[in-house]
Amino acid sequence: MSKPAHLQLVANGTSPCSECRLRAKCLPDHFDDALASSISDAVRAHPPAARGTWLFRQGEPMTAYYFLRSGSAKSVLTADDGHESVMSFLLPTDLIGAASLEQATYQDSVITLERSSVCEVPARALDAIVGKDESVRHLLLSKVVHSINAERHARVRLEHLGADARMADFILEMSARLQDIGRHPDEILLAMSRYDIASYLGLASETVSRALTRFGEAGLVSVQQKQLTIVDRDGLLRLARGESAGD
Amino acid sequence: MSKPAHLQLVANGTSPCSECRLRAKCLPDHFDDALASSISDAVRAHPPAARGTWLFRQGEPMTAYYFLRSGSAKSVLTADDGHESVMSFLLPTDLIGAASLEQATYQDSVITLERSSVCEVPARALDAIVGKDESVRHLLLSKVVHSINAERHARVRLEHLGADARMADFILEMSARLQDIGRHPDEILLAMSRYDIASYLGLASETVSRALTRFGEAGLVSVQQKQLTIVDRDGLLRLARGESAGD
DNA sequence: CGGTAATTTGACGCTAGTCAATTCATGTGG
DNA sequence: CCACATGAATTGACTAGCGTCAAATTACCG
Repeated sequence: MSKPAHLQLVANGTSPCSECRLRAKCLPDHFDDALASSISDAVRAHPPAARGTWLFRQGEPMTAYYFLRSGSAKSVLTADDGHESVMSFLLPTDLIGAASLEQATYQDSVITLERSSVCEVPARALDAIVGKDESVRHLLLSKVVHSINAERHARVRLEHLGADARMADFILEMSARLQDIGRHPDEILLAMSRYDIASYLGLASETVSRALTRFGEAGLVSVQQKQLTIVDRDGLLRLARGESAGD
Repeated sequence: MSKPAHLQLVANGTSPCSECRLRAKCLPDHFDDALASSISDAVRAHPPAARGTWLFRQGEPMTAYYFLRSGSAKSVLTADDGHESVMSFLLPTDLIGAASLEQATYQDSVITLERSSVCEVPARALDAIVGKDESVRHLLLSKVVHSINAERHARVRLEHLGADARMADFILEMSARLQDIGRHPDEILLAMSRYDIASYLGLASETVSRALTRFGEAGLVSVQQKQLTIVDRDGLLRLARGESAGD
C-alpha cells in the first residue's frame, strides 16, 4: 500500500463476459445475442492492477461502476471529521459502487488489497442496458438490495455481539462468500490488515489480534500471517451466536 | 401497541397522488397523463390505521411496497436467535420495504407507531411502472440507494460515537428529516418508545433515558414525555461530532 | 381510579479501548 | 544475498464508559 495510484485506464479488453468463468454471478442466465452485444459495448475488462490501486475516491465525479474479476478490495467511507471506516471487503463478482448509483459523486473510496482486475461499466452504459433488458434490471436491483441487507447484518453485528462473536461471524461471512464463488470455504486469505478488519467490525486492532490468537489457541482456526484456515466450524458458529467458548 | 393487528385492506382509495401535498417527494416532476393513469391503476391509498398495526411481517410472502402518507412507523429486523433490532423509523414519503425488493419474502417487519395512513403499491404494479417510465426508475433506485447510505450512517454512528453523541446525532437526524417534509425542525414527536430508540442506536434504554435527562439539564433540548424540542442546535451538533459538552 | 407498562434513577462490574513496549514481517538498497 | 529500516502485529497493564441488575416513580388506558 506504499504507492497509491489511480487505476490505469488501459482499455485493451474486448467483450469479456462471454468467456468469463464467473459470468453466472454477474449476468442473467440467458446470454442471447442482443444482450451479448450490449455487454460488449459496455463492459471493459482491465488488466490486473497492483495492490493499493484506487478504483475511485469519495467525492470524485461518478463515471462508472465496476465488477471485481479477481483479487480483492475494500470500500472506505470518510466522515466529515476525517474518520475513515471500512464499509465492505469486495470479492470477485461483487458490484462496486452500489452506494453511488444515481449520485453525482462517489459515496466511498475503493482500493485494491492485492493484485486485482476489474470489469468497468460506464454509468451511462449501465443505465442504457437496465432500461432495455428486464432481467438485467432485476439482477442489478437484487445486487443493490443485497448490499442493503449486508449493511444491516453488519449493523446488527455491532449492536448485539461482543468482540469474539463479531470476529467469528466475520470469519464465517468470508467463508460463505468464498464458497459462493467456488473457492474453498476453509482457506481464507486475509488480504486486508488487522486494522482494516478492526475498522470493519467496529473494534480496535489489538482486539482483533487478541481474538485471533485466542481462536488459534482454542483450536478453532489456524493462523499464519494472512492465511487463515478454519479448523472447527461449529465452534466458530457457536461463538458467533454469542455463546461463550465453553457451552 | 397493546393489540397488534394486520393492516385492513380497505381499498376505498382512488387515484391518490394527483391531490397529494407530498407528491414531489414520491414521484418525478412531470406528472403527465400517461404516468397519472399508471399510478392510479397501481397505487391504493388506505384509510388511517391504528397505532400498533403491522404493515407486514418478516418472512411473509412479499406482495406490496408502501409509502407512508401520514404518521410514523418502525422497521424491525428479527435475527435467527430471536433478537429484534429497530432498523429505521419511517416518516411520510418514505419507501417502506426497500430491503425486500426482488425478494420472495419480507426481510423485516413494519409496525405503525401512531395512527398512520399508507399508500400501497403492489409489487407487480411497481415493476410494470419501473419498466415503462425511466424517471420513476431513477427515483426508485435513488430511494433504494438512499437507504443504503442511511444504513451506512447508522453503522458509522455505532462504530465511532459514544452514547451522548449517538443520541445527539439521532435528534438532529430526525430534525433534518422533518424539515425535509416541510415540518418544523425543532418540534420532534418521539412516537417510539425509549426502548425503540435504544435499539436503533445500539444502546440500553437506560442510557437513552439518562442522555435525555442530561441534555435537558444542559439546556440543549426540552423534553416532555414524547415531545422533544430542540433548544440549542449548535450544542447538539458539537456533541454529535464527539466533542464533549464543554468544548 | 386502579393496574400495568414505561421511564427514570442509582450502584456496580465487565468488556473492550487506550497507552506503551516488544516482536515480527516485508521489501529496499547496498 | 543479506542487513537494515519501516510499519504491522502482538502482548501486557490499566481505565472508563456503558450494560446489567434492582428499585422507585410516573404515564397511560381501560
